[in-house]
Amino acid sequence: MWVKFSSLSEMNVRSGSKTAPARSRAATRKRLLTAGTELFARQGLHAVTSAQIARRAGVAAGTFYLHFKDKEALFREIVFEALEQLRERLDRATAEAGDDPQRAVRARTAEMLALAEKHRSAVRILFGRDREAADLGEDVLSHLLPGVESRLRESIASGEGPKDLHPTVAAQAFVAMWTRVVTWWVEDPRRVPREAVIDTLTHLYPGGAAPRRVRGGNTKQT
Amino acid sequence: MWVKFSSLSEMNVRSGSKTAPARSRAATRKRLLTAGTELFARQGLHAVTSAQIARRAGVAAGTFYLHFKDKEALFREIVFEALEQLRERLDRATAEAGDDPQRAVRARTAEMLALAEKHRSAVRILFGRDREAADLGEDVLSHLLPGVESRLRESIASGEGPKDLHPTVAAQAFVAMWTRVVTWWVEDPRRVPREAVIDTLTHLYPGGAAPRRVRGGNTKQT
Amino acid sequence: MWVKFSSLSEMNVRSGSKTAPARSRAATRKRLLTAGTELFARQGLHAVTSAQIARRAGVAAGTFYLHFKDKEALFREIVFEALEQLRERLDRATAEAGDDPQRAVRARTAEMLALAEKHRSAVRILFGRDREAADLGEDVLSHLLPGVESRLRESIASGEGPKDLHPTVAAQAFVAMWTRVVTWWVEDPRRVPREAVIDTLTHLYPGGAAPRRVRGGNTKQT
Amino acid sequence: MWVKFSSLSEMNVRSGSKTAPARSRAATRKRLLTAGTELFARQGLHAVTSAQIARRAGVAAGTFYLHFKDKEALFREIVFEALEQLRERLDRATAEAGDDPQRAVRARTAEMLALAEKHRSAVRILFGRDREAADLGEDVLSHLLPGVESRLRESIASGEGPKDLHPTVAAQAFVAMWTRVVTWWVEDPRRVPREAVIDTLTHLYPGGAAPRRVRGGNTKQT
DNA sequence: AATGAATGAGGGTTCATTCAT
DNA sequence: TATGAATGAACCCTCATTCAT
Repeated sequence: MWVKFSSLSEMNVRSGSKTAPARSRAATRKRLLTAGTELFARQGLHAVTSAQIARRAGVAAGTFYLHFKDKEALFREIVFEALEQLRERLDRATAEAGDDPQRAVRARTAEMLALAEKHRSAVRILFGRDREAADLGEDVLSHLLPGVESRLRESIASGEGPKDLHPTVAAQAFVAMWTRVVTWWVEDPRRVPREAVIDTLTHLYPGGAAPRRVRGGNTKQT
Repeated sequence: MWVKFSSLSEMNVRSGSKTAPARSRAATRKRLLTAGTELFARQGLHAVTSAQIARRAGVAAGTFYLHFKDKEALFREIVFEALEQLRERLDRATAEAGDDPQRAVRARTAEMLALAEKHRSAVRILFGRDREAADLGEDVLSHLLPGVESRLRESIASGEGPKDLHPTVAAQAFVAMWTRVVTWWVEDPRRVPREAVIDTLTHLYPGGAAPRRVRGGNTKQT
Repeated sequence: MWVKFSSLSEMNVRSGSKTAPARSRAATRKRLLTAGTELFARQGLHAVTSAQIARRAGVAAGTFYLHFKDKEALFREIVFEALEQLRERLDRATAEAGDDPQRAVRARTAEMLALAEKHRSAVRILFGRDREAADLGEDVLSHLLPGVESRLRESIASGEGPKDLHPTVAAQAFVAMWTRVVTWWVEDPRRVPREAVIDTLTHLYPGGAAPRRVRGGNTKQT
Repeated sequence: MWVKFSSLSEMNVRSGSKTAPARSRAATRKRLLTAGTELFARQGLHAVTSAQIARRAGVAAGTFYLHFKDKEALFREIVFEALEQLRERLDRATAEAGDDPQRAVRARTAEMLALAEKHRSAVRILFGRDREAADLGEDVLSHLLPGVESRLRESIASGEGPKDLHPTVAAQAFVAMWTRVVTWWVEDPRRVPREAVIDTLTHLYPGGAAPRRVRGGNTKQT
C-alpha cells in the first residue's frame, strides 16, 4: 500500500522520520520551557504537574521526559536562565552608566524594571515567594549579593557611603528591597509611575539622598 | 452526705471534671503545633506530611485530625498566632519608644530581632519564601504594610522625611528589607553583631541617617 | 477533703457509684437505640458513625461499646425489634378480623399504615432501600413471606382465589407492594388519603376486586 | 511522494492514528464497567473499593481514575445505562404489543424477564436495595412510575380498569411488585417457571383477571 | 521523537474500636 | 459505668514517571 505525502516536512510529522529532527526538537523544548514558565509563575513548582505543562505546550505527557529529566530540571533551567539574563543586563547597565555611582544605581534599577516588564513570569518565579525556587540554589537572591556587597564596601571605604552601615547587612537589605519592589510593581504597573519607583529605590541606596543630576529614565545627561 | 477525696486533682478525675482530659488534650495539641512549626520552618507547607507532624509529636497519624481540620488549618494557626504576637510586640515597642521617630524605628528593629531569636521557626515560616504561606493571608507582609506606610506619609508630610520617596513603594521596600534581614540574621546571629543589624536597618530608614539619640543597646552615646 | 452531695442519685451520677446502675444503664441503652433508629432511617447504616449515635444519645463515644458489640449489633437489634413488633401487630389484626379474608386483608393493611405512622424511622429502616439491612436477615421482607404465601395457597385451594396465580410469586409481589406503598405513603401522608391507600391495596389482593362490604377504616360490620 | 506500508493497521500505528490507542482505552474502560457491575451487584456501592474494581478489571489501582472521575461516577454510569436500556426495551415491547392492554402488560413483563436474565448484575443494582443507588436519581423506580401511572389513569377513565384504585398508589404498587418479582426470580430462575411469573404478574395488573388473549409463551390458547 | 495509557507509591483523611482515667 | 483521647487500618485519589507502540 502506498500513501502520498505532499511534502517532506509533512512526512516528518506524520511518520516520525529522523531527517530533520533538530528544529522540531528544539521547538518542542522551547514550548515546554515557555509553558513551564507561565505555569510556575502562576502556581509555583509543586502545584504544577508535568502533565499540565505538556498539555499547555501541546505535546503528550511522555514527551516532557524526552526533553527534561524531571519537573525540577525544567524548573531549574528556567530559574538559571532567567538569572543569567538578569545578571548580564545588570552588568551591562552598570558598565554603560560610567563612573558615577548614582547613575549606576539608577541605571540598574531602571534595567530591572524593564526586564521585569518583559518577563513578568520569570520575575515571579525568581523573586516570588516560592520555597522550591529558594531551595534550588540556596537562595536565588544570593546570586546578586556579592556584587552589591562589594560595591557597598568600596563606597563606604571611599568615604562616600555612610560609616554605620554594615556592608553585608546592607547588601541583604538592598537586594530584598529591590526584588520585592520590582515584583510588586510589575504585578500592576499602573499603581505607581515607573519614575516614582526608580526615584524611591535610588534614594534609598546610601548616598542616594544626595542631589541627583538625572531626572528621567536612562537618558544620557551630563 | 460527705465523701472524702484525697486531693483536688483526684476529685477532678473521679467526678468527671473536664480539666484532666482537657489538659492532656491541650498538651497533645501543643505538641502538634510545635512539631508543625519546626517542620514547616524547615520544609514548607507542602513538603511536610501530616503523618510526619504526628510522628514528630509522638502521636498516631489519625490523632492529628482530632486537633486540626487538616494540614492547612495547623499551618494557618501557626502563621496567625505568630503574626499576632509580632504585631503586638511591635505596637508595644512603638508605644514605649515615645515621640521620637528615630527611637521608635530602632525600638521596633530591636524588638523584631529579639522576637526572631526566640521563635526562629516562626520567623522562617512568616518571612520565608513560601508560596503557601503567602496564599493564606494574601501576603503575610501586607499585614505590616499599612502601619509602615502611614508613618512614612506623616514623616514626609511633616517635612522630616525626604520628598522624593513614594510612600507606598517605600513601605514595600522597608518591609521587605526588615523581614529579609531579620530572617537572614537569625539564621546565624554570630555572623554579624546584633547592634550592627540595628544600626544598619535604622540608618536605612529615611531620616535615619540623621544624628540619633540612642535609647538602648551597646551603641556609644554622646 | 469532703464534698457534699445532696442526694444519692446525684452521687450516682457524679461519682459513678454502683448502687443503682440498672436503671441508668437501661436508659442509656434505650437512648442509643432511639438515636440509632433516627440516624439510620435518615442516612443508612454505613453513613452513620458510632460517634454520631453516641453524641445524639448524649453519651461519650466509648459508652456506645458498653452497650453494643458494634454498630451492626445496634442496627440488627433495631431491625429485629421492629420486625417483631410488626409481626405481632399483623397477627393480632388478622386474628381480630375474624374469618372473612377480605376483612383480614383490610385490617392488616390498616394496621401497617398505623404502625408506620407511629414509627416512621423504623419503617424506613425495615423497608427502605438499604443493602445492609437486607444483608442482615437475608432480606427483611422474607420474614413476612411465609404467612402471606400460605394464606394465598389456602385461598387458591379453596377455589376462592384465582387459579393462575403462582403462590410463591404472588407472595413476593404482595409483600413488595405493601412495603413499598407503606414506605412511600408514610413519607408524606398528605399526598393521598389513608382510605385510598387501604382501598387500593385491598383491591389488589386476589379476590379483592370482589364486592367489598366494608368501605371505611376497621369499623366492624356484619 | 509515496511510502509503502505493509498493512492498514501498521499505518495506523506508524502515522499516529488515534484508533489503536483508542481501542485499548475503550477496552480497559469496558473491563472496569464490567468489573464494577459485578461487584456492585454483589456488595453495593459503598462496600466495593475502587481498588477492588481495578484489580478485578486487571489494571492498576490508579488506572481506575483515568477512566472515571471517582467510584460514584462509574456507579452512575452503570445505573443510567441499564435504566436506559430497560426503558428502551419496555417501550419497544409496548409498541409491538399493539392496542390490547393485556397483551402489552404481558409483553412488558416478558421483556423485563428476558432483560433481567441477560443482565442479572444490572438488575440487582437497579432494583436491589441500595440506598446509594436510590440517592442517585432520587429513586431508580421513579423513572418507571410516570408511564405506569398514566396508563392506569387511562384504563380507569375508560371504564376498563377498576374505579376504586388510586392511580398513584397503584403505580407505586405495580412497580414495586414488578421489580421485586423480577429481581427475586432472576436470582434462581429454576424455582418457578417463567410462564408462571408472567401469568402471575399479568394477572395482578388491574383487569388482568379478565380472559386474556395470549400472545406468546407456552400458555395454552383457545 | 512522539504518544498516551498504564503504573504504583504516597499523601490526606475517616472512623470503628480500645483503654487509661 | 462512663469518658473521650488516642489508635491505626483502610480508603480515596493524585501524579511523576515509564514503556509499548
